[in-house]
Amino acid sequence: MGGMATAERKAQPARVDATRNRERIIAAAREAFVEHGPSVPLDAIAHRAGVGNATLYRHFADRHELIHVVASYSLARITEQAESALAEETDAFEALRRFVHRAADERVGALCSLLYEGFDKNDPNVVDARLGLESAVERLMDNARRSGQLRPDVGLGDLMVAITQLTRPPAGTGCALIERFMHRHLQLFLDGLRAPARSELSGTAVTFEDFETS
Amino acid sequence: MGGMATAERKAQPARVDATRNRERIIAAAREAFVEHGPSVPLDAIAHRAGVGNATLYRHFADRHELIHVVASYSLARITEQAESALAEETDAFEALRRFVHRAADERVGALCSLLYEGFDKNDPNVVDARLGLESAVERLMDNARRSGQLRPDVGLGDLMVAITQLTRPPAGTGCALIERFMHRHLQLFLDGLRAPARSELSGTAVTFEDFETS
DNA sequence: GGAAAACGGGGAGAACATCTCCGTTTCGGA
DNA sequence: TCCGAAACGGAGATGTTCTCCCCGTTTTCC
Repeated sequence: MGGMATAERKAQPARVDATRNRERIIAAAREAFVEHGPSVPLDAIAHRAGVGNATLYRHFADRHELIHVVASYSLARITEQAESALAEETDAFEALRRFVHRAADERVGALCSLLYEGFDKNDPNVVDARLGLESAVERLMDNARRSGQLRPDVGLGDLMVAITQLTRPPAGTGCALIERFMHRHLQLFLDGLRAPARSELSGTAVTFEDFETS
Repeated sequence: MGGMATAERKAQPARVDATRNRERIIAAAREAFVEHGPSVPLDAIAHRAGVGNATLYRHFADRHELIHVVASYSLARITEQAESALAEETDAFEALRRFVHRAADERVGALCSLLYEGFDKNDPNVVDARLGLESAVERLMDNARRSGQLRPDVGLGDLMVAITQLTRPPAGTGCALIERFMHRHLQLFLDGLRAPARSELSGTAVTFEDFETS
């Protein structure tokens, strides 16, 4: 559906105010989802974007579609972050560290809650994007592991879940507070990831599939 | 209000099925809040407790009161955990470690979301309980810091927020998954807390007030 | 064995979110 | 500058969900 909408949009060069409003709505939706979760009233999103609710419905058929677009955007941007960290950093652990903090800035944690609410995990585009992210982060971790800087008993899932958890807006508050703590806590967590391990971990390394197949 | 209810309850020795149902409702509410957040339908809680919704309303005037009771219970239990760790463990960092994992088992993270939804922070009982917890955890951290096992650049709030974040049910899933990761992640975080510090942290140590006064 | 208390299910009432209608405004080309 | 087409915004109909109460039935305890 996203593809179709884009195609239509290109066929008819669309008015500038229409495309601007579309962007505004997506941005507002991202913020609103981050702050109030995936079931924030669509009217609130429209209001935050400074448009009428009818405009929102004109651009997106329903909440489902809006979530899909917002989530896809974010997924793509985080993957970019992982790949640029891979390409540009020379030190393996520094690359990992950079990715973690950048991903946090994208508010992965908050947006992850979109995944459950009618988000089509089997959409080919989404699957591709997810595999791309998986592979990039796996490479980041492999590099760090091989260079002896990352403890060997942690997996991809350990890192991803921890990032999402630590970057979520705390409890019922807005997102203002977490900004102050997020990077401190991620840094502490990263320090715990460094080799040599300072303790033994319970359970086994968590892979991506572990929480995809839930 | 909680005090009054208890007083009434003692004045009239109450039937055993009534008190049993009350306990059941509290337990069910705790689980439901953990899994679905503070606005889970009260009917769902009643159903989970195996009672009719009328029974729930007979015991608790409204959602507000139920939340209050559940939160107070949990706060008290976590404080107990902190104090028993202080009293029983000889190694300072081990005491801290034990407290962190026990607090996680109490599902602090999930229940923290109750705090915002009409929870009376100024109720004298609550204030006392909170101060008790604060003081106990502060002592745990002081001991560990003095023994040279805890890095000096972290504060009470850093620890408390990280615990709540890492022990929350991830995104929109039930609570089943997190059980597997929680303790691993807490352990990794604790490893990051150990002295000597492996990196420099941004910002300043977070105190309790920092996020109480939001 | 009986009165008092507690229980459960069903349903009225209110609140909220979604999505549409239609008169008005804005854009972009001639 | 002017006009047609497209987009806009607000208000409201519709449907759903949660809250809370009523009342007939069951359970407890003296």
